Amino acid sequence: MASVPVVAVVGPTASGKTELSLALAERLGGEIVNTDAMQLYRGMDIGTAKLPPAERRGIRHHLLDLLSVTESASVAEFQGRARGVIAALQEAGRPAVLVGGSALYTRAVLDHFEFPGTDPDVRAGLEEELERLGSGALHARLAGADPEAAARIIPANGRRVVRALEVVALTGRPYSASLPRLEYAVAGAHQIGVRIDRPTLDERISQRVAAMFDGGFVEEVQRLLEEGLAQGRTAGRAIGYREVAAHLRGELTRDEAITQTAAATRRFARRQDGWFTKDPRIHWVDHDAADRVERALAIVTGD
RNA sequence: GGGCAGGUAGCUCAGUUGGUACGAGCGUCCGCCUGAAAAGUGGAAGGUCGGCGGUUCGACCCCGCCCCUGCCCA
Repeated sequence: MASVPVVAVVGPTASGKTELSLALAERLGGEIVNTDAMQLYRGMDIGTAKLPPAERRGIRHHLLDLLSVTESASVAEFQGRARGVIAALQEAGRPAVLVGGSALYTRAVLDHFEFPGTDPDVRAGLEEELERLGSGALHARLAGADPEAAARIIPANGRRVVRALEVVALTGRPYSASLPRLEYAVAGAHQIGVRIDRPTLDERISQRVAAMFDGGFVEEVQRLLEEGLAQGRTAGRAIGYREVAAHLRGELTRDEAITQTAAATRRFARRQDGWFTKDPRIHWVDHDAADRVERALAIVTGD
């Protein structure tokens, strides 16, 4: 018996994923599961282009608004929650439609990702050392403890060096330091990629950013700053939010904040492309194809 | 019409008493990525040094003329 489909709609930001995912959920009788790291935060609505409840067409959306801006999102925790939601939906015979631009999050849910544990104290100690000694010194230590991982991690990348040392310290085993194979761990998985050319995408990004600022983005950030956004290690660094915060501090003009937000978003879109385009399992559909919903459905149900 | 400053990578600018442009930041392109991932990080491609002549063994740097930009004087 065929398993209940789990469809992930992927692609760069502003490509039109949301619209396609709604149509798919409607046609499949499924529910939406967010896979966007920043939409996990309560109050981060305008700047993350979170779909307002009124526009959700009555379709249930999972995994939105789970964290306060002072908390840190975590792929491993997200993986657990998302798999829980998907399992429950499958149990009920309802398809899950995953949407979001966080490629790592999507893969962590769909593929064979196993996250070694973490420990706040060990982590804090290593980060303090990173600050004090520099990534080169820590990398040298890693070379002694786990030569393989050290060979795969560039010394300048302090973040990865710290995590590798943490894993070795916690598990006593080497850190793999590389992504797992592109193999689904979830039954019934499919990925639909929304394809869009760069000039068009760049134009859409400009328009979206301008619309955000016209739509009260600055006020949203102002409100979140009062809730501690600047202290949020993850949320505080979100594209747009950091630029607007700088604007509110008087470091950027409003126009500079807009320009820089759009530029950062373009850069982000390029990085997203890198993840998606090299995953051969993704079935691509043009963002403006009139029959894109039918095509996507054919991929999911068809054969 | 005259004077001054400037015209060097797609953009903003460094730079050499004349000896193959050490360029930098941003952008672009390509890559890496497992508990912060809208984060973090590596690399590459880009320059007839405004144009034309001259001086010189040799000029982006010197001379002349011209073009362009900005400012000042008239």
